[in-house]
Amino acid sequence: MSDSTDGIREGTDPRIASTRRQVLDAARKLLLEEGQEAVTPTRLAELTGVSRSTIYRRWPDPDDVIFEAIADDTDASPFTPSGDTRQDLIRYLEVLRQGLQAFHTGLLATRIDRAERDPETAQMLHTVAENRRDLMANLLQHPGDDFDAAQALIVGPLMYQRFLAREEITDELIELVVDSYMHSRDSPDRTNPQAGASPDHVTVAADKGANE
Amino acid sequence: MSDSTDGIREGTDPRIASTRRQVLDAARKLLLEEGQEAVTPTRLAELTGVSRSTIYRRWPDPDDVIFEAIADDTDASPFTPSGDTRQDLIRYLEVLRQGLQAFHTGLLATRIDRAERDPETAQMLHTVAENRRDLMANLLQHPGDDFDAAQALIVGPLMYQRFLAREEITDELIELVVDSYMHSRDSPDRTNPQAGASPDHVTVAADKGANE
DNA sequence: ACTTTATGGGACGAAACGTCCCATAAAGTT
DNA sequence: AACTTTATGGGACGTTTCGTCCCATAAAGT
Repeated sequence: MSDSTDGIREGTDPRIASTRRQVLDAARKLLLEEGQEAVTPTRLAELTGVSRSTIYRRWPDPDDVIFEAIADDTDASPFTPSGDTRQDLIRYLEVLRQGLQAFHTGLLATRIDRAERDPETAQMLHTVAENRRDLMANLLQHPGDDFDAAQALIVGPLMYQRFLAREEITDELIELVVDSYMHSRDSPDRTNPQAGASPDHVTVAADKGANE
Repeated sequence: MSDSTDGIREGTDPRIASTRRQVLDAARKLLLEEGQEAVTPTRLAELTGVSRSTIYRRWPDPDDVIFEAIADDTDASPFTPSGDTRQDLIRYLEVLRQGLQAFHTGLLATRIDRAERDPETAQMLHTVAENRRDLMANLLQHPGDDFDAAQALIVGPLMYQRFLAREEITDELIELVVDSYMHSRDSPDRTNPQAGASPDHVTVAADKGANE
């Protein structure tokens, strides 16, 4: 689906970049505030001042505007591991939390939804996940680890909190996630710990707040 | 936004239920296959045979069709805990995996996306998360646990695998998730020397909000 | 100065939108 | 059974948006 700007000599004419930037910025704004169905050539033209003709010419399939709009943000933040893996992971998740609270997170939700029926978006999402995994693998430095699984264990809970529970990602949750992962990594015996032996060693008045 | 069927006597006239079922089924089909922007009165009329007039009359705001379509599926599967918490959790996640692989999971993605800008959808999602949490809390039976955090730790990784990494949820991942959680729960934080004076490593969130 | 080209503006038919009215058939009522 | 109520179906309508086309123009490259 068109490598950004098909058939147009990129980088030469400044008008091209200008138009592209204006339209994609407006598309992102619309995506965040009103959703995919609001991203239409007519509305983009109204918002940007770019004429409808130009938009149709540059993106013959209006869907491509959305794809390029959500494909653009590249959040590749490098990370230098210190000695303390635990602290590194905490820092990693703090940055992730920041990203999940940032404005463009709504775009991630759009991507998730879109990936369900658009293979290209699915591929994009997969690539993003791989990049993040490599970033984290650099921190872990455990050659034997399954980094994909580790990524699921570490990033998953924050995703859940942000998108499903829709509640704040607290410092406590981050530490809990990291410690939980470190524990399971340091003691790899997964043969039936047979819990329930001493259910009382952690107890603080816990209202489960449930009212049915 | 209209509690399902406003202003219409429910349950009396079978035509009402019939129309509603046909339209919402078609809406779900469209949502899964083509996305929200495809769910339009005209297309619903074409798919169902229900006339366009009827659809406009019953859902004056076409957006309500989508809301009701994604609000309908109630996956409340009861769960009876055995003695073995680990096995219970594994079973719980196996059922969840099945749900995440099922056809209607695309609807969950739609909900996540929609919740970003529709408060009612956000509330619905939040409620779903609470119901799942209570379901799981029933299995854990650890009075001191923060079930919200536990839910994030346990469900989050599967969500990540399904929606972000977009890879298969393996048996190994499920066991890894469960064991990771059980480890962190059964052993007080030993990798956390500087956190100090917090003997109960969970139960911090104190369940704000309770209900609304 | 000259050429190339990305854009702007307007026109066009087709399609979908949202609203309205009225006939009809299916349901409930006596 | 006749009668009443009402949810639906089938249009018509003006409006808006869609996607496509052509041509003039201004900005960029030569």
